Amino acid sequence: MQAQQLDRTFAALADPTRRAILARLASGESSVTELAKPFQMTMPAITKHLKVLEGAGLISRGKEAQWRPCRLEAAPLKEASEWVDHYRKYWEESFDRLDAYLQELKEKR
Amino acid sequence: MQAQQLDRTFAALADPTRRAILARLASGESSVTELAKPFQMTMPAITKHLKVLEGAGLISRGKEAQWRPCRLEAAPLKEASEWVDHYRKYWEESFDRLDAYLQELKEKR
DNA sequence: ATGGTAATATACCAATAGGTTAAATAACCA
DNA sequence: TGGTTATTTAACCTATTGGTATATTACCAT
Repeated sequence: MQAQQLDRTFAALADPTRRAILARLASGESSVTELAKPFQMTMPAITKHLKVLEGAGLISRGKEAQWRPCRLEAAPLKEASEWVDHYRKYWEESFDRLDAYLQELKEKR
Repeated sequence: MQAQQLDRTFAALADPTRRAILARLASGESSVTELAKPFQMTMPAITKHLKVLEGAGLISRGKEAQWRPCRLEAAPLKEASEWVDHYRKYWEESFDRLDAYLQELKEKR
């Protein structure tokens, strides 16, 4: 099913380095070396993160001379968004409750 | 910041058992034993999943005689949703490209 | 050919995740 | 008091994760 796809997507998003890489790619293609620059991390570590992202379908790789540029592939995020969105009413509810509580406090004063 | 919160939220969502537990809790509070029923898994395993969910703030626990009921807490999903939503335009773009491509195919026939 | 640059592969390590069994705790019931 | 039910803790296991250092591959330029 797409359950495994969600597994991979959410797991990929659970790491701040990987989220930052996606953010960077939102402003355009990038080489691995460029992507690595903001991080205090060796290249192989970045390569591994890229594999995780690629495995989740969140990036794709190109080939250009000795560079293998990365590009954002946002499609899996759509599924993730849809999954999360099923719960929208629940978090809106809880903010309603919070609102009500704050209102109540205000009236007491 | 909330980066760690996102780490925990996404990591919690990366497991199908935990997503199923949240889905179950969407229809109301539940005891641990009830939650465990659909799974081929021992109770301690479920307890661990619940700890992960609780650590991410996705559930809260009550106390009622010998039961410790779980309740959905959707607030962290709001942040997750907002994070993902930054990429909405990218997946919509790629569907636009797909649409264009399918349109092109159709015209060729 | 040789050397520099980009990236990956390989081998290793420590910490974490996800599961188990068995024992412990806690609250009810009789 | 003792027994039953609900849940957690503890100890353990294996696989995965996230990182390292080092070696290797691939391409380009001279």
